[in-house]
Amino acid sequence: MAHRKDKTIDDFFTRVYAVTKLIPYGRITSYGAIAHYLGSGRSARMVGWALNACHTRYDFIPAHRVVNRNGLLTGKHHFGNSTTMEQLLANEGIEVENDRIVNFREKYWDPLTELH
DNA sequence: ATTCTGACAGCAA
DNA sequence: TTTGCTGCCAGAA
Repeated sequence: MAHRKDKTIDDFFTRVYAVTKLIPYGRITSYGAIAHYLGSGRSARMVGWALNACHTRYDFIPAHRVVNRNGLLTGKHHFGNSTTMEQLLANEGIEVENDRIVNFREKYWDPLTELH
């Protein structure tokens, strides 16, 4: 927030964080789903970019609940230890096997359908 | 101003 | 089924 150069970017980042914080405990969603919900369906990579900077925020952002569309933990290297993301998910009862969410379909939470 | 690079996704082969 | 290429759009250099 402090010194963001471009306001539009700040808005986009803020929206990504807002949606991410709405992901229920024990559920996960995908980068694309968030981008789609924000009306920018082809900007999934921007969602990842936003989450990459989420650690600069003071509030808690459950970025570990966001994986790619196949349920793969593609962002695990952006958490302190490369096993941290899996740990955080395990704490919520989400099983991970070979970097992939087990029972991805059942745990999946789509902001488009879950929210209005 | 220009080029490179992503925590992605969709589609062609 | 898997791999590879392309579109995406900002930040960083």
